[in-house]
Amino acid sequence: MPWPEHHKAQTRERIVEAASAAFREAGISKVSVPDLMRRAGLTHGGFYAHFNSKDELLVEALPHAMSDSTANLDRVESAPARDLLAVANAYLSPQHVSHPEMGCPIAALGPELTRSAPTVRQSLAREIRKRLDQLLALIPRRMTAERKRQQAAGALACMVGGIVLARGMKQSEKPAFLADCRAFLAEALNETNAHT
Amino acid sequence: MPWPEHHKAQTRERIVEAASAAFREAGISKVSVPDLMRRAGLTHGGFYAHFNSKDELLVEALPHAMSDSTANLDRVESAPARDLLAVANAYLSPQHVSHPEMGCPIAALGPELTRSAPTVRQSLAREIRKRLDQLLALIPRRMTAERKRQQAAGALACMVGGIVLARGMKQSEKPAFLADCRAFLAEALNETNAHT
DNA sequence: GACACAATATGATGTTTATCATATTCTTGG
DNA sequence: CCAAGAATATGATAAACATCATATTGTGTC
Repeated sequence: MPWPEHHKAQTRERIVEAASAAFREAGISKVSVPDLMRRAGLTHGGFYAHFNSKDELLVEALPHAMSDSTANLDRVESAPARDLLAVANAYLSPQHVSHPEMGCPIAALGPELTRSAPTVRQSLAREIRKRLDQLLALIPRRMTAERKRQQAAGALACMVGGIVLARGMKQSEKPAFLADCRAFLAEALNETNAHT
Repeated sequence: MPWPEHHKAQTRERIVEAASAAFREAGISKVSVPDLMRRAGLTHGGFYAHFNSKDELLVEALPHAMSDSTANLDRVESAPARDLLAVANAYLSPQHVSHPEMGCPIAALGPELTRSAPTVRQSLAREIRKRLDQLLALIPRRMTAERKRQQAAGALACMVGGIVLARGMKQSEKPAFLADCRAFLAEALNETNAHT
């Protein structure tokens, strides 16, 4: 083996990292393989020594983006994920809106991923399920399983939709809208709410 | 005028209609001008007699898609928009998930529109504001303006995010997730909730 | 320090794209 | 039914794209 042990694996990782950010920033179809390789400090031809296709890269880049995103959101809260509302508040932040390249790939790429190859769609479905289960685990035990499911689903939907919408709004309207989404969730997730 | 009065305007409208559906179904970047014109029953070259660019078409196709979507959602409920919860329930339906080409363009194209030309982004911002105001108008007067804003924002976010997420999930998990989102909103929008 | 070969770079191919220039067709007023 | 001109179609162009074939470079081993 005339090369350092994990050299190729590291290069591959570098490509995945570049892709993970570039896709979230510019959209999958707007990032060409040459673009990508340039961002990773390489040239276009070498790509296919690492991946059989752009779709195969996507299947790896999506989970990477997802982990990156949750790591970055934890950093905003400076503590890893106390409760569901804390996670939602960090997610629905102006920083998240203005930095898609570090943020949630579902909010940045959801619809485009949905229309991608079957393997990519499967990866997306896995990641959504995982995120939903993560949120579920943050909800107090004393609630019924049904109610917990509803809160996790509703909160995640509100989070993703909130970012998608805020990114589409006039700059001046974004902060108030985000604050409204956070306030909505704060009340909806409040345990003192009346039950049925 | 050797041609029927509104012939050209009608053809233009046909292109906008084809675009409005095709974009929502396949994504903006995956629909080429030749594709588009074929779907409108024309050939590619004539496009630029109607629009100066694909972006200019987008600026028209987006409001068209938005009106089409709300019209279709009213049809699901068979009555035009009673209250916010009724609208949300129609929006968060399995039919909406499985028919993006007739559904909300924000859910189908939001992120891609956000990354489009400035004129397109402005059109998107306008449409979001309009939708938010429509929902706002459905909320009972007796609430404070602040609370109304929060409910409209939270509900719309939950609606858009709910569709984006459901479309990305495994087929078998979609209906339950949508039901959870609806139940979440039913409770969050319930006026009997405790205040603050 | 030369060899073997893995890791990357260069260069090429065929397709698809938006857009434009030119040709053709169709409709109505005469 | 003919002619004018608007409305569409045909054809062309240049750029960008994913992918592949081939050349080059860099590394540890002897």
